[in-house]
Amino acid sequence: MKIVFMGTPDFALTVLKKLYEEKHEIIAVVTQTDKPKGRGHKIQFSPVKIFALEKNIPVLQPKTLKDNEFVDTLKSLNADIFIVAAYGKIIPENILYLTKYGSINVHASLLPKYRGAAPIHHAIINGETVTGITIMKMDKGMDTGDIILQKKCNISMDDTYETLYNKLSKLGADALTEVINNIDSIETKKQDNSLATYAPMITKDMGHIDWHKTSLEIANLIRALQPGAYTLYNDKILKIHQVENYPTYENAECGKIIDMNKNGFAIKTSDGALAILKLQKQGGKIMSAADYLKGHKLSTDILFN
RNA sequence: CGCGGGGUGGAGCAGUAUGGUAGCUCGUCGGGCUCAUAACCCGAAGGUCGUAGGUUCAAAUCCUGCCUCCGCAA
Repeated sequence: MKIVFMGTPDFALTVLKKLYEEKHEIIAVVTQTDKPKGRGHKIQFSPVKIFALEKNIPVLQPKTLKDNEFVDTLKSLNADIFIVAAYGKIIPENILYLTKYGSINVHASLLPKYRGAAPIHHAIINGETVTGITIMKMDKGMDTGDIILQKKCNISMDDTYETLYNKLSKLGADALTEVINNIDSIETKKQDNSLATYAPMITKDMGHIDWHKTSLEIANLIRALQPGAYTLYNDKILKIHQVENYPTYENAECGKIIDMNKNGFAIKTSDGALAILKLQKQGGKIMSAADYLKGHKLSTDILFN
């Protein structure tokens, strides 16, 4: 079967690799255009592009999918199916149905829950204990297509965005392989739109910790966004990488240090406190709270906000 | 040429505008106190101050290049 793969980041790469290893015929890869990225604004290729170049798979990087010329190119490839995984752009309807089998998407949630750009983040933020991946036939809506196969995955308290991302990308790759290998006998079922929830893109300010929330909510936010959750100390960003519940009956203002010793310190939340285990100041490396305290004087007067 | 912050004994930091004894907290080692200790007291070891040049009587500190770590933005 001739596959055109559309995807961009590591999540897509994991899926693509699996297809490649399973000896599927990948006739082309579509990935986002090269953009200046990272410090210094150097041009960086997407993980998918790097892999494709390595394996001599043709790479297409259209600026827009609405371009007729690009559509013609796609047609001329004569693919049997399009596989889409975290491509990063909405794919126009006229492209979705260009092939015999249409377009199939790998999405990192159990649809219809968490439709949208950041399903993994939001599942953790909301304290879900189970999530999964969905393989679906794409239609014009955002993650609204008919479901072909779903696989569940537990979220443990130790899971962070990164660990869950890795698990789900592997699970997604496996599920997709299963679907492709049985492509002629798949059955689909419609999504129940009344149960749909949305997982919008993560923005910077979502990582700003509100100490007036509960310890659990804050801990979930931290592991969901790691390393993006932060608090302000003297108006400077202090990233919080890892915390641990720190039961207390003390009554103090949320965001204040309620306990401190040479091993670390704990910050008051609405229903208890959180011991800070790993943190990072601007321009600095990640370090343990104990290390941080060796060079920084803290006192219970300090308010994090 | 996107913006910015760092690299100082093993760890985390100060010191750099006004060059001139290398400082703090912790760890390590030795000793003491103690029923005991991660507590306390006394003492010790350990640094070519990222690197290469330059200025100077004298550079962690001023100037220039390079390496390297990190935050923002995208």
